[in-house]
Amino acid sequence: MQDSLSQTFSALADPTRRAMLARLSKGEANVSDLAKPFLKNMSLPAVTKHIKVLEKAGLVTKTRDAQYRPCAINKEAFVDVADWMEQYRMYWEESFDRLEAYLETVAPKKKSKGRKNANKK
Amino acid sequence: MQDSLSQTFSALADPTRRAMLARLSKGEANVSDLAKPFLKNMSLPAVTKHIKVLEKAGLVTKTRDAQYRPCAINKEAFVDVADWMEQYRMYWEESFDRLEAYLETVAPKKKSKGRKNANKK
DNA sequence: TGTATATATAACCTATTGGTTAATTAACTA
DNA sequence: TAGTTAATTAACCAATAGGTTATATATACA
Repeated sequence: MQDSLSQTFSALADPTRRAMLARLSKGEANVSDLAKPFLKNMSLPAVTKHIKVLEKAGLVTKTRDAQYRPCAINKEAFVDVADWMEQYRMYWEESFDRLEAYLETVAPKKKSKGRKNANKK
Repeated sequence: MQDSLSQTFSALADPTRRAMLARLSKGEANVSDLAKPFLKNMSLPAVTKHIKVLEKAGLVTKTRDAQYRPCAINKEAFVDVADWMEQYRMYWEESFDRLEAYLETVAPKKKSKGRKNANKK
């Protein structure tokens, strides 16, 4: 069994799965909603498998509503990736400038509230 | 052939390779330096392969110095990952608070300079 | 020149990934 | 109750990933 961060990165290493996440970032969607853009290129069971990979990686949660399976983004795994990325900030600090600008517009001069589990292993 | 972001994520989906990046984030290292912590568990050719994966993913560059091959982190791929992550910021905005604190300490109230190639595809 | 060191390549093996089709389960609906 | 829709499971397959050992290639050095 892989460690959880490896599982997350490997779930992200597929354009179909990233497209599904992009769709989910615009709101909940059930399996056939998620499948729709891909059914020209792949079967429904293939879609089911992709969703299962996202679930196991902690990127997506799936619930039940009658015969439907509404899916949503699960923030946990994103936090893990963002935390890992922190140590390489110096390597993407050009985009850091953009972020800084964003921060100024959205929450000018607000003080940090810290973050729970910031150092969890 | 995979798209470049998929290649990068899949390079990151391995703890050995992430450990190598962590080592490189502390400074240049040649192949045998990078190999050292792993030689109890794997052969040198295995290490060579891991480094090649990191190279192809754009996360590492390798140069020549006599019979040595000094490796260094290559920021390009990190920027791509950070850019991709942007669209999911709302899902990791707890760590965002930490970042905000960091920004205040490192570059208080500095204005953005923007970033080259911010929207490259 | 010959030997040691650093690294890469080749050939091979096994497990995993990403897909398929066919069959199954579950829930709604006429 | 029978049929339809939503989703999953099973069995299979080819390609890729991650490892191995053995061999080859550079470069330095005595």
